[in-house]
Order: sequence, then C-alpha cells, then structure tokens
Amino acid sequence: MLEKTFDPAAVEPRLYATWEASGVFAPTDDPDAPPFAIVIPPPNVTGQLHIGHALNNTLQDVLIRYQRMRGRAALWLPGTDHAGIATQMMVERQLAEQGNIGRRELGREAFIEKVWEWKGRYGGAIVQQLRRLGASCDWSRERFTLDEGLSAAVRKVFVTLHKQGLIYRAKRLVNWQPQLQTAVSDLEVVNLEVNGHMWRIRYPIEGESGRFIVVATTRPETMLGDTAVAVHPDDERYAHLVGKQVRLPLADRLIPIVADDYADPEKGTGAVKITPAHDFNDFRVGQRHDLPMINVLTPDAKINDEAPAKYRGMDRFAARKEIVADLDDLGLLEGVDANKMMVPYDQKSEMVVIEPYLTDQWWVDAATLAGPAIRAVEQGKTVFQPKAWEKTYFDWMRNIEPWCVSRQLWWGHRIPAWFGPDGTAFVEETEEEAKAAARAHYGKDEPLTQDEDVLDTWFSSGLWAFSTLGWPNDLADVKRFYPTGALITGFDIIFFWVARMMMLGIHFMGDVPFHKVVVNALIRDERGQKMSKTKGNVVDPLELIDDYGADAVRFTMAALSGQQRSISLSRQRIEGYRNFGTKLWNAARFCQMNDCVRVDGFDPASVKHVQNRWIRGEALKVWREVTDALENADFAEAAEATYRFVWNVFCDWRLELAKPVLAGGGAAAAETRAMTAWTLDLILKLLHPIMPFMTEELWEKTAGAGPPRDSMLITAQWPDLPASYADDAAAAEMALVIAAIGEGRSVRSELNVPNGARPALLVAEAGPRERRILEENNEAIRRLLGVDGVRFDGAVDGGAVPYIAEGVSFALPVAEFIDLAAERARLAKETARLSSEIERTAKKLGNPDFMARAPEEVVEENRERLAEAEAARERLAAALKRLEAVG
RNA sequence: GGACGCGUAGCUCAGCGGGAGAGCACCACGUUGACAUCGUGGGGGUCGCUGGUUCGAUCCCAGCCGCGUCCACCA
Repeated sequence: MLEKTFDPAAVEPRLYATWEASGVFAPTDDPDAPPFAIVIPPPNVTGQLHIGHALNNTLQDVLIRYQRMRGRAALWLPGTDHAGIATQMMVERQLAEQGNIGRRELGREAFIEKVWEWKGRYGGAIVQQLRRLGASCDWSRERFTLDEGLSAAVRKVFVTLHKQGLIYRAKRLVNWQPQLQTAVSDLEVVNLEVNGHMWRIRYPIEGESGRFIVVATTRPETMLGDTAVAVHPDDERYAHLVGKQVRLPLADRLIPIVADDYADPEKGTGAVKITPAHDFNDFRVGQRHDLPMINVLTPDAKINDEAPAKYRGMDRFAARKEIVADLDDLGLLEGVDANKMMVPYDQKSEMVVIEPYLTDQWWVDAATLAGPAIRAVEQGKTVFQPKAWEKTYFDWMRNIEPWCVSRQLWWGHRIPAWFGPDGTAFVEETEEEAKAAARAHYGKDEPLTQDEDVLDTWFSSGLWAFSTLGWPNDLADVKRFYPTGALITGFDIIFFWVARMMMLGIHFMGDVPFHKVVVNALIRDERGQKMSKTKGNVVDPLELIDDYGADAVRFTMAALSGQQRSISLSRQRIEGYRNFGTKLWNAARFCQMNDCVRVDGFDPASVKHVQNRWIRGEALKVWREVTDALENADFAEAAEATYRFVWNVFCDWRLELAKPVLAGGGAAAAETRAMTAWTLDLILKLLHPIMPFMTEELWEKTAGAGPPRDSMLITAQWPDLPASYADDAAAAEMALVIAAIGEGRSVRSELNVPNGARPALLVAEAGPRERRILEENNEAIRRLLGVDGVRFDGAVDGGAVPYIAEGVSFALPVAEFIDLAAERARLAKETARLSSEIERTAKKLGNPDFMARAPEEVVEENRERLAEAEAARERLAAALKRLEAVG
C-alpha cells in the first residue's frame, strides 16, 4: 500500500542515483535513433543554482526527457564556464581574506594554480545542484571551457579567424575597467543615470588676450588630454575662430580650433573640447583631423606623467576636484550646472566607472561574421521562440561593432600570439609553429614572447555548441549531434552568447548551431520585483526543493514558463502544484486500493463499457495536447493540459464514476479496473518529463502488480495512441450523465465508496430539482454507472433518500433541502439571462447584413445557440413551475 | 533619442474578429470517505481611454494615458 503522501526528500536522491548509475542519461547507441541534442548554457563554475537556472534547466530537462522517451538519441550535454572575470575576482578576494599575498606578487603561474585549486575544491557546486533538480544530463560528457579539448578549439578558431583576416590587433579606445585593469566589451558596460555636473570652462584664445572660447564638460580631468576644440562648420558664432589656437589651461599647450560636424551648435556652448584618447566621439574627430592622442591616465585611472606634475598620481576623481578648483582660481571657470547624465559602469559590479582608454587589443570583425548569422534567421534555419526576439537579434546584429576579445586577465584562454623583437605578431596554435613562422619571417630564430592577455570568456562560450562535441579533434559526435535541436536560454544572453554561437557556429561548421532558440523570461518575486540580494527577495530554488520537492518546483517552472516577459513567483503557487502532485499520488493510491492493476495484453480498443470508452477518448485528447505542446516547446501548455486531465477529468469524474461500477463487480468492474490502470500508466508517462520523480516512483510502486515492467519510466516509450480511441458516442453519453449529476448539488465528491462499507451514493442535498433530474436521467445513469437498476425511493426521515439498485444501495442523506426561495431566484435570473440571449441571437439572425456576410458556420452556430437557449428556457420555466408547486 | 512589449476578475495571467476564461484569494455549504485536505456552489470584469474600420471589436488600425525592458547618446 502506498503511503498517504509522497516523500520527495527520501525518494528523489534515491531515484536520481539509480538513473545516473544505470547510464540512461547517455544517448542510446542505437544507430537508427534520430539524434536530438541540447547543450546547456554553461553556468559559471563559481555559480550557485539560482531561480533562473531552475527555470532554464527544468525546461531543458523536460524537453530532453520527452525526446528520450520518443526514442531519440537524446543528449543533454552539461558543463561549466570558467567565467574569467568572475572567477579571478573571487579567488583574488579569497586570497585577500586569507591574508595571502595578492595576485601580482604571487605571479601568473602560481596564481593560476591557485584558481585551479579553488575550482577543484569549490567549483562545480552547481552541477550537484542541477542533480537535485533532476537534470538528466549526460555527466560522462561534462565539459569545462578550459578543458584541453575546448582550449584546442579556441586556439584553432582564433588562429583560423586571424589567418582569414577576421581577427586583428589594433590600438583603439576600449571600455577600460580600471579596478581590474582590463578591457571589457560594450556588453559588459551598463549606463546608469547619475546626478552629475556640467562645468563650463574658458579656454583662452592664443594671441587675443582676454578672449575665450567656452567649452562644457562633465569630466573636467580629461581636459589634460585635449588636443583640439571643435565647432560646427556652419556655426557663425565661431566661424572666425576656426584655424586659430587656444592655450589649454593648466596643461599650457597650444591646441587648434577645428570645424567638425560633430560639434552640435544646440548643445552646451556649441564648442566642444576634443580628447581623442578618452572619449569615443572625440576619438573619431581626432582621426578626421589627424590630432594627437594624449592619454593622461594610468591603467588604474590615476593621472599619468603626460599631465602637469601637480596632478600626477592623483585619482581621476580627486584630480577632477583639484582641476575645477584650480580653474576657478584662474578665473577660467565660467560656471557649473547640475546635470543628470548617464555614466558607464562596470556591468558586474555597477560600482566602477568605465573609462574609455587607448590600448592595443585583439578584435573580431563581427560585422562580417554577422551577415550569414542574420540570413540564417531570416531564412528560418534558426527560429526564436517567442518570435519577437528575432527583431532584437536583428537590430543588434545589423549594427554590430567590432568585438574586443582580449582581456588583461590571467584566468582564461591565453591568446595564441607570440611577438618578435620588433613587435610582429605570430598567431599560431602552438609555440613551435609560431617559432617556425618567425624563422620564416626573420630568416633566423628570434626570441618570442607570448601575448600576456587572455580571451573574453564569451569567445570560448561561442564555440560551445561544437567544441563540447569534440571539435576539432574528434568529429564523431559533431557529425551525429550538430546542429543541436534547441537552445533554451534567458534573453539576457542573446547578445553575449546566442549571437556569438550563431556567428561562430555557421562560420566553422557551415550550419547553424541550433534550429530553435527558446527564450525564457526573467523570474521576479510575487510582487513583480526583480530579485536582488540587496532587496533580500531572492528565492533560493534549493530551499524550494527542500520545502516542496523537485517535482513541484519543476512543475511550477514549466507552468509559468509561458509568460513571456517576466514571471512572478510565489510560494503559494508552488504549493498549489505540490498539491497537484499529492492529488495524483492519492489517485494512484485509490487505484491500488481498488485493485486497478494492469492486465497483460489489455487493449483499450476493446473496451465496452461507456465509461471506459469515454476515458479512452479523453486520454487521446490529453495525449495529443501534451505531445503537441512538447513538440512546440510549449511547456506551460503541456503542464496545464496534464493538470486539467489528472484533476478535472481523471480524479473528479473518472474515479468518482468508477466507484459504483467497481463496487458492482463482474465484467464491467474488471474492465474498469484494467482501463483505470492503463489510464494511470498513460498519465505517468505524459507527466514524467515534468515530474520525473513522483512518476518514476509510482511506476516502480505499481510494477509489482500486473505484468512486469520492462524498464524504468525514464526510458519507457512515449505512447502513440490511435485516432480510433476517440469515441464521440461515449463522450456524448458521458456528457449527459455528468450534466445530470453535476446539476445536483454536492454530488460529485459524494460518489465515494468507504472502505469496508456498503457502496453508497451520497447526495448531501437533494431538492426537488435534483430528484427530478435524477429521475429523468434514471435510465442513462443506470447504464452509465453500470448497475442493473436504480430506483428512487423518496425522502427518509427528512435525511436520507436511498437509491436501491441490485446489490448496490445509494443513500442520499439530505442535510438540508435547498432553500426554495434562493433556488427560485436563481432560476428566475437564469431565465432572464436566457431571454436576453434569445432576443440578441434572434435579432442577429434577423439582420440581413449578418445573414449576407457572416460565414455559414457562424450563422449555423447562432441558430444552434438560439435553439438551445429556447429549449433551456422552456426547461427552466417548467422547473420553476414545479418548484412553485412544491413551495 | 530609437526600438520592443504590456495594461482583461482582488492577485498572477491565458484568450485576440462571432456573446469573456483559468489558477490563487474571497464567501457559503459539506467532508470518519484515495486526497499534507478535498468537494460543490457563489460573488466579482463598460477586457486602460478616445476615435476609426466592420453586419459585429477585448481582439484589427490611429491617437492618447500609464507601466516595463533593451539599445544609443548626452560635449
């Protein structure tokens, strides 16, 4: 006998261990099985499972479990990302906390060793957490972006792109993170609004004592690097000054006034200081006018030696204050205004102001790679779901900028470039090849030094769809599983990751990395607030799993996944889905108590009893719904369809109506038992992708009775139901009995068969109307409930109204008779409603325009509606009359 | 500044040309019964506002109001 409730804490770890040990997570070896692969969006190796992972990985697991049951060679390839910046920072922080020497003192090799040590000890916690969620990843193929194989892929891609001219080295402005002292990509910068100032500064015009040109700036310290002042060529106010020079205050340098379209007469004073080394727009102006580029900052954003001695070594913000004060002293500060402005911050910390900074970096020609990636989506080779994300993808791809891929970090893939004594770069996969290339170049051996920098983490992630499959060394899995079936990910990494995988996948594999991108929403708290540590509203999925079990969490994730923009998560919701699991568990318990055991060779096509024919048709319906939903990666629909079927069809009606039949015994009961067991089995299969633990447990618990199970549920075959299961006649008859019974009050739950008691049909309240309905449908009910005779015996002691059938007695204890006044009011209201409906519909059918232009089926529908409403009104009128007679 | 999306029951959301739905919450009744409950019934909505198209608009179009997100840039 099943326990009263399912105990996730005890069952889930046991089942997971069984699955994992049995090797079912690996794709089948069957060469005829069509392949279906998903690569996991690799979580940071430093990461902890958060609610977004729970959503994302639940959906992947649902899909892969479904495909596995469908008989595909289903591969879910897991792994983690080395997450250059995040990991390096974490280990550095830890070193600092432990009072160890810093990274630079430690030296590169020793530091990297420390990071590996850290990874060995703490890294990969998240892959254990994924197991708790039930993720059926093929752990035997787990990958890490810094694995040797993936590193080989990175080197090969980098070198190939370089030889194709798609990677190059250039000195340009980059987004510089001064705290880490590395370049970051545009995507790693976030612009935040802050209350700042705009200072207006007088630049004295050379040779015209006492005359100034006033420029406005929000970053006065950058003036030390000014190399021009620009005005608009058509700006008459300044036309006479173009070509003259100003003496740059404090720096005491002469710089020209140039005419350039960039200067906007409407903005500020119309004259703009040009600092090519510290501003992206100014950089372009500088290039156009061939201006010098003077960098005035050190890598940690202090003023450098290009500046007057006074400011050297000062932090950029301290220098700002000082410079403003000095300008004021010189009478060169015209004014200062409060100014709301957007300031670039480091996206990770949102604390460190990013500085445009002039450095040598490696760049990927993203615009060239983007072309085919755009076309692939235009042609539908890869589709986004929801489709609206394609526009986001196109907008970004069509305006893509070169991608800065070098990072001045230590933890990551070292750039495979070696420099000769004259600075010539030799980009090769190995040092030997670089040496050979250098020898060919110089005509003799020269000492080479490898580039100190590493690659952007997203460079290796961009290869994930094929590097994890063994490319470039072992192509067997690449041939089998590439392109993958679907990518399921959050919209926040469409640019970071999806776009790069598209570009690199198409370029190197000649085909898209995945046919479908399922984009899921951001999860918020129950009040719609973004979860954040500072707000303290972060929901820990592991805690939820502790409290409700993984199945409930998974079901919640699937059910909410349909929401496209954001998902509001509340515990109440999870609780509701946990209750759903309990409902199913108890339905199974009921089946067990009533000996609903699977029968060898049972064929649902052969069932005779109308209840069994009906549930067969309902089963076909839900099977279709769930299968279609999963084929379309519509997880919410799959969840809802099973929910409705299990609760509202199977439990509410099927099991309730089966009770008298089961109690009646004989062939009808036997058939009903077998059909019930078959239906339960179907439910377990349909629900397994979403609720793997409970369904597997029930599968196992029901294995003892009936024919032996030949496999675990996880590898059971997804059913394939014949269309012939649809039985319209049975559906119609059952609709009748449901309507008849359902119109009475409190009937449904009362169709219970207490243990050891005589089977009884208990109706709490049987008013005149219920009695009438039961009488009128006596014949149908008799047949459908599978009893030989049903007789209505009238009230007993103001309490019970027994039905006596052959061998079965149904008692209808009447707690209270219906409040006749209320019932009369209800009927009157309903009659009024019907009247208005009849009036409206009749009017519509009398409208010549409607008759002329509405589609035939709509007209027909309206005719039917009219007829139904009229019939219903008549019935009600009669009922009302009878009621009045009773009253 | 550009783009995308969203305003439907108290809450979270489905629906998207042919007489508005679900879950939760709420109220009432029942519950020795497979059910950490469960069941039955009920209240509650001019489907953001204003126009337009249509025989017919919650649904399509335009404008407005409110909210959210992304991108760009602000000397």
